[in-house]
Amino acid sequence: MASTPFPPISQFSLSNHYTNSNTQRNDTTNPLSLISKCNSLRELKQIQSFAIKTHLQNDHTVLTKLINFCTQNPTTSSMEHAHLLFDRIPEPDIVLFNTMARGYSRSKTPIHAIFLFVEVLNYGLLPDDYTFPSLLKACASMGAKALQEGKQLHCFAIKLGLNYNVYVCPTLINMYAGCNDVDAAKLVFDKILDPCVVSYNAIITGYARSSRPNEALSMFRELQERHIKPTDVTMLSALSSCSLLGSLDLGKWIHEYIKKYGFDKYVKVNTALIDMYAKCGSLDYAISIFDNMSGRDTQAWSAMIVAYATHGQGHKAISMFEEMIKERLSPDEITFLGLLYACSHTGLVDEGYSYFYIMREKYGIVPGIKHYGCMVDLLSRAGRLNEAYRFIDELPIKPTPILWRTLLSACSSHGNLELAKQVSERIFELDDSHGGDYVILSNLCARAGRWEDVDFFRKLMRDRGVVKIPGCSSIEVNNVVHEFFSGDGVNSISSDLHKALDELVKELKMVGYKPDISLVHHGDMEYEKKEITLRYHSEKLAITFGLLNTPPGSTIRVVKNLRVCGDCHSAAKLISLIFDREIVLRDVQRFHHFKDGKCSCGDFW
DNA sequence: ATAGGGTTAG
Repeated sequence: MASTPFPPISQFSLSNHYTNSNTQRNDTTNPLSLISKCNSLRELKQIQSFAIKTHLQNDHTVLTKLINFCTQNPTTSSMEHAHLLFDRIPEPDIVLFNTMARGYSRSKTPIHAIFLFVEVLNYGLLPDDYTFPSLLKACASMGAKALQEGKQLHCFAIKLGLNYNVYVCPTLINMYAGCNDVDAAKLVFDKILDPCVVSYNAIITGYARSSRPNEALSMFRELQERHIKPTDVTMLSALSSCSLLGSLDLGKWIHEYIKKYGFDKYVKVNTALIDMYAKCGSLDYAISIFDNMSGRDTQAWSAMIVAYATHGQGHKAISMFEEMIKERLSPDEITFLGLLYACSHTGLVDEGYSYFYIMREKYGIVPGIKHYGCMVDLLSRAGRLNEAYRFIDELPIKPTPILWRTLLSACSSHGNLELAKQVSERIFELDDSHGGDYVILSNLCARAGRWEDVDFFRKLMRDRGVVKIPGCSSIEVNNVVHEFFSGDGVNSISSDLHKALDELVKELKMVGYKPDISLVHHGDMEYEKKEITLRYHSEKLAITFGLLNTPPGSTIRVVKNLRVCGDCHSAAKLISLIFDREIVLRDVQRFHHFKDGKCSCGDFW
């Protein structure tokens, strides 16, 4: 712990100062000078009681100073306190409103910033260029449900001629992006004549957060072409776009760029590099970044814990956590997310439970929806399906469809059709537009041979107008990304790639590969056709393309948009064995490293 | 006295 620059206020013995020098106030007896030395809310309250004794409790300057302090590092209790003080000011001006709004916009209850705005208008005060950034930021952090308010603020800013203000612009872009409308954000961006780097960062981040990495990177390119100097934040967004794409070559290129322009001195950039290398399939590079960086903070450790977890090394993730605690760093909610994720993907149910417990009891972190999600995953994967069902049902907060979906896919892998039906009802109450749910249900029915149920769910899906997301796998060869969709070529089997895949399947069959046709749910299809549908799954097409177009012995890296299918998983294991190739397959939730006929996930996924 | 852009379970 760093030694505090000043002794804590409690040691000042405030009352003595007051009684000894009530005629003249020197530095230590004036509450104003004490506030600047204040370290915590508790100390602040002591200063406040001191102010009461010196009859300064309603002094405008003292109150504003106190409010300023409370809003610097907003927590729930400090904002509550700020509001109490605020209510004591008879005629607050716009500056004070701005201070309060800024505090709320960074707190857990950003909606209060909007409520304040209503008060501003009731007071007949005019919002200024300092007002809008805080309010827009509040909207951005509330997501899609705040879009209406955000638009109203936008209109207001236009009316006052503040929409092109250099501070307002980026927050407008950020507001639209945060409220899930990145296209509106782009419209705002395009209207700016001379966008600064912060506006560029806002739009690049917006695209990255909307999972549109190509557009994010093209904005990054535009920024370079315009000779605008990027900042460390630009690098973070560019790296997160690479992570989304899973493009290791592009990631390496950006890493070089970062080194060239000296951005590698930022801890956060290094953390983003760890994340990028891990998500692009190179755990080794991620480790080397971590080992070589100085000033590792909680986020850097968390990124490394998540990296080990996604690559199937749960035990290593846990030992990283223990090491981090030894280094006296305090874990945050993301650290625990990584840790719980590690436990669920490694089947460590008891450890998962105990970390979930100490997270609250020892570190005072309130579990969020994502932590609950990890717990559901933990129980579900381990086959404790009914326990998982009860867990979701008894949550203190409203479960999202994603939570139920986690359980649904576990029902699928554990072949529990009855529970799956119950779970699907719970999902459909909340959201019935997700194609994957119907696919899981009809697959389960198909495996149980209940073809009439298969038809039922497929009809339900059609009636509700739900479309299935096609499986898509991509592979990068010589800086070009090749995409393959499931079923590509089922009706026009002619290309060299398909012929190669046909040959490959023959070879695989000789070493014991049996196509798992129960996964194909077309009950009316004859055997031959079923096998062909399965054969042209996107992952098999991409791996075959990799075998043909990369040097022997090199690693094949494939990225898939959905979870890997069981049949492709067993095929990939055999391919790694007979062609002596390492295959790194990233699916929507984790990595599979196929080597010597085995997978790093230990078939637990 | 007040203002902008950043990693996150399935």
